[in-house]
Amino acid sequence: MDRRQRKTRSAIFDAFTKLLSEKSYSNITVQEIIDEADISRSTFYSHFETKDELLREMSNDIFAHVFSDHPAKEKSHDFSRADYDLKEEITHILYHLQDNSRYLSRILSCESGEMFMRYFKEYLEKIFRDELKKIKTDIPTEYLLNHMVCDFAETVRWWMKNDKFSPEDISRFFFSATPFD
Amino acid sequence: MDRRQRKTRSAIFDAFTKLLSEKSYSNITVQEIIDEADISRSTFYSHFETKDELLREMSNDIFAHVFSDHPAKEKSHDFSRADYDLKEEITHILYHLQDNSRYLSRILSCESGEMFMRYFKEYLEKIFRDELKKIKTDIPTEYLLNHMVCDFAETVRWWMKNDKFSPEDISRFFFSATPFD
DNA sequence: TCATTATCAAACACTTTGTTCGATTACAAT
DNA sequence: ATTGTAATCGAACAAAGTGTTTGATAATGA
Repeated sequence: MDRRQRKTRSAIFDAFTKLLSEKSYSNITVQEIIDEADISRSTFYSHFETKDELLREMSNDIFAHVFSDHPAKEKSHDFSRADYDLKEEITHILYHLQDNSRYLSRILSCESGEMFMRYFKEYLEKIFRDELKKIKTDIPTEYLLNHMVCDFAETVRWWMKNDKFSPEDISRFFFSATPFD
Repeated sequence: MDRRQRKTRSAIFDAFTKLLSEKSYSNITVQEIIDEADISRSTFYSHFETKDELLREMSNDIFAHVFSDHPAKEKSHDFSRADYDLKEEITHILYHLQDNSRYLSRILSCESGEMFMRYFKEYLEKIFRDELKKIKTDIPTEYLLNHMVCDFAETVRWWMKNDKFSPEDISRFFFSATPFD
């Protein structure tokens, strides 16, 4: 990738992040991003088609990192110590999220988080779906899945607003308020 | 209130609701609402200052109904049968929500629900905050409160997408996946 | 060195927003 | 039934934002 491209992309990401910390996503205009990044109008549009596209790519960049070394699920079908595995993985993810907290807390704060959360939940669904198969209950699986995903996503969002807790704390909070405990 | 005002207000609400069922909140323009409601531009702005204001008022109208006969919390400080009270109240609210499901399912579906959910959660906080005082735990109260509120709000949202369940079903789902059970 | 290509500035048509105006018409109260 | 009030209308307006196109300039990588 061209050095100029990298610089521009980075300038746009920084500008966007800064703006997200000040106002809600929907109230940010492309014009403001352009001004803040100090680039040309046509340059912005040569990188991203729309503002939504920008958020999507920025989210993917972050999650690609957070979920990068997500352990191969195929191997761990040993249901006996299933619970332990999940807790470990959750804590693991929380550590990665903490690394990105400078970005994340800005993105998730204020009123801007919803779009981002949507992408986040897509990843979480994959993790929780398998886990749910081990639970015996008469509650609909789809309800529980939605419950777990939203629950964890909200926990992270809350964490980013109250960042005085460790990943282990948050993991404990999460599992103590969930039927998986 | 003038009959003309009522008609206009109603036309705007209907138009807005219809549009919300077709596309996301942020992608709906005031112009579209005006066209769909078949009113004059100036008339719209004499009723609502912005699109956000419209959503806020529409949300309040619905919630004023849903939480209308919300039992006086002051009286019921009998902690011994606290759990029973909460379950009763939740089921009660669920019944009211079901009455408004035609509107709600449209508002909450697609990508439009976040704004609405924000107002919803404001109401829910009031209900759950008192309830939480009865719980003994080392988990931060603010975490649990956020957890409960988001949990219930998400449950309702899920319900509106899967409306084949009764209020009693939903109440059971909710309490079976919560530490209040 | 050289071909490539990212950036730039400027201009463009287009949409949306929110306001203002005077004319018209429906309303509620007497 | 009459009358004063006020809601609606339609048209026009400035301001701001969107997304595209242009040709010139300059940085890049090979």
